[in-house]
Amino acid sequence: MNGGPITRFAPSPTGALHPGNARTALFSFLLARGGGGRFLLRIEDTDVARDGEDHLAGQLADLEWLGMNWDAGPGREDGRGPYRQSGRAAIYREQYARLEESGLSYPCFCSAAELEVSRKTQLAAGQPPRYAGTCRGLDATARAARLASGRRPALRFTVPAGETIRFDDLVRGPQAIESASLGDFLIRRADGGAVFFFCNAVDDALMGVTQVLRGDDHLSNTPRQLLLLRALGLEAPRYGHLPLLLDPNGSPQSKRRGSVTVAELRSQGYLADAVLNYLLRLGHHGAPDGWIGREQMAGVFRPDHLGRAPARFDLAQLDHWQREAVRRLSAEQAADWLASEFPADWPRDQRLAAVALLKDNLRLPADAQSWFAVLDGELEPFAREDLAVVADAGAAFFGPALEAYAAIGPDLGRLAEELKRRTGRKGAALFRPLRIALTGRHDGPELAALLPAIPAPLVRGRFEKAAGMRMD
RNA sequence: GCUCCCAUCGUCUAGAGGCCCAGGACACAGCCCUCUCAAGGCUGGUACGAGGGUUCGAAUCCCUCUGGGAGCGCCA
Repeated sequence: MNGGPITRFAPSPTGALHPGNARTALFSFLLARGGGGRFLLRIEDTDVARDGEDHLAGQLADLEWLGMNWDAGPGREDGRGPYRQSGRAAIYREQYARLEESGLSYPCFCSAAELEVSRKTQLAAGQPPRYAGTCRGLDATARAARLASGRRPALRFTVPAGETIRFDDLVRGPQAIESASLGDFLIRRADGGAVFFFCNAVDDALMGVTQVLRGDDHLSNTPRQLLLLRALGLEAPRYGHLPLLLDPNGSPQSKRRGSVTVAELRSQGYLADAVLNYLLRLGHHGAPDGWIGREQMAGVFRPDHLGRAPARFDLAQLDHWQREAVRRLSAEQAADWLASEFPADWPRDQRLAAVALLKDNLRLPADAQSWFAVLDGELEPFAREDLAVVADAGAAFFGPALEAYAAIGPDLGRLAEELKRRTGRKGAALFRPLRIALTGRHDGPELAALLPAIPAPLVRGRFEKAAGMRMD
């Protein structure tokens, strides 16, 4: 295993996958693929209270849907796993032991309440709320005494004093943080559970990850992990911190505010390739204009073309890629895409025919409903201006239309010719009333293709009805 | 509260001192094409958050402010 970058996506299954997470995953995935490396998936399920198997399953499904196939991860073990942190307790124990032996960590007996008081006091004094170091100086007897009183200690990392921690962020550039601004941070809970700072950093190192792309919110935590890894003698990956993805109104994405999830987009019928084309351009530039196929994405992605400013998730832009994606669907693919929308009794060939006809006029599967009704059902009520067009043409137009249709059939060219001859109408004046009477709307596929697709009795019925229409 | 990050059209962005009275894409408007919508072609409007510097010259460098965000958790 040499050469290419090893990247990972490390979600915690505490909720649904949001576009922001998906983008982070995508960039990591493309970074690995583009460099001939490996993409890992690690599940950070250390929060017993909030984690859920259903969330996990949902996120995995979303990732697979987007085509981000992980080289190693849950269900694809490779010897460096397990890839769920809940299964790595023994590994963490070993690392904790090393840290404790080296004297770079110490047991902390402070209770949540005590810490809270300390935090508030510091805040009130205009100080940043950092761990005060209460338990740092405890000697062996003091520790023994507390242990004897039944207190379960957590483990804290000893942050060295007076040091400047430097690292070169893949997207932010050189960073320098004073260790004095860091408090001794927790690395193991009192119940023995591993804490994010610890297991996240340790796992990246142990799994051989070379580049970590993650959210901006981890930027100021990075020095801690660097310190920790150094103390452990493990090699740190390079970090790149992506700006957050915002809701359309500019606020951070959150479940509370009802931010859209990947699962929602999928269930609405957005196509994975559309989402991918959009995500690739959010906070990342240099991709050529126009559609980019999945296979080309890795070649287009450039980590040095990552932006630093937060981007908003804009459905209008997604919709553009969605239309493009739908257009690129074959009839078979489009039929699958619309599978749940078709009238149940339509046979496959009818579905394919309908789809070929309508595809380019659809954005989401739900849009198909009214068109299926046009082909095989009741028209929706006409909009006022549409009704006016039909009423204006009236019986003088639809009477001949009925006769011509009976004589000629669904050949629009000949039908139009005949109608032009008999009514004197031509161009829009001829086609518009026809279209509206037939479909109940003024947009849609070519009439010449539409007409043969509508059963004759329906055509006759619609012409008859149109002949009697009046503005009310 | 303290520390850190960010700031160009409505949106995504290009721009690393003169090539920018700021370019592209999406969206929007108009025109062309056309039976309609879409697609396609053409045209148009709209942006460097504010104020100070530095410089012959600043969207680009510095400072302040404003706005937004993050971190400081026995959450991740």
